[in-house]
Amino acid sequence: MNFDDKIPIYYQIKEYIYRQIITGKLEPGEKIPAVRQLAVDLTVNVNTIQRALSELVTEKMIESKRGRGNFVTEDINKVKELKGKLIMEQLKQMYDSLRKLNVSDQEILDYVSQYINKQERDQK
Amino acid sequence: MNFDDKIPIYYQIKEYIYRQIITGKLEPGEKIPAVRQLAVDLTVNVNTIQRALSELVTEKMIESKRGRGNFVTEDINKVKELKGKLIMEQLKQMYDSLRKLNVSDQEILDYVSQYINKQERDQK
DNA sequence: ACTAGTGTTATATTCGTCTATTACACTATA
DNA sequence: TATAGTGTAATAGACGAATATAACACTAGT
Repeated sequence: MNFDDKIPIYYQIKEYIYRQIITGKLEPGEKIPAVRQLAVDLTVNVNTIQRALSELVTEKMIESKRGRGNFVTEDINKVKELKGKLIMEQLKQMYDSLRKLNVSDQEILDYVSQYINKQERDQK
Repeated sequence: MNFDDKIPIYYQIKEYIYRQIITGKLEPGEKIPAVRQLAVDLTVNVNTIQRALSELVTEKMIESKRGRGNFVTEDINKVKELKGKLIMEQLKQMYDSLRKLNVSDQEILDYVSQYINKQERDQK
């Protein structure tokens, strides 16, 4: 994993797990890799993994079963809500940042449209 | 100022100054408020201001004149480049984040369009 | 009952950020 | 030339994040 050194690692791991759940790489009820395994995979300390997971437990995105493992919530609505929330956060951040740079609504839309066209061109 | 506790304050101050320059609140060649004044205004320590400004000096976005103050670069192209760079960073971050959530290019465009329409409605 | 696999907790250490404080260096001007 | 205003630098302390390491608690399967 490529971590941004401006943001706490445990927080970025949280977002990583969010993505796994939202994209279905981890399905509802599925067992999450063991904390020691995650620590190896992400090359961080077990305590750092634990810090991330414990917050996910608090949010009830995962359930922790001592001796057995951590499991993704069965609550499908919760997953959908999370996805919507994360999308909105991204939109808001982009929008607010550009507005603070005096970019108009129309310009923002144009920039995004151009950016996406470029991505599609570069893809092939 | 409202600082995000997940990101170093000195870094957020850097971005704050960027915005002042880009939006023309600080014009090319203009003197930046004194470090002690900035410290009071932003309610942070002088050293934290200094940390931000010293990076801006390294990037040649500002020029420091001992005993006189800090001054915005006269290089207008540099300012324009900075604005473009910051805009691109925002677009990229939003785009990459949503793509990681399996949101398609078309959906991204729709979301942004809807979001902007909502902002315009809420504005009045 | 043992053991391997799992989550949980705790300690000590290092590191970066931020603060408070003090001191020093330079400039402009009264 | 004295002084107020400016940037610069250094110290010591507090704090959170992350690490290495160890120990503890529970579960499932042999």
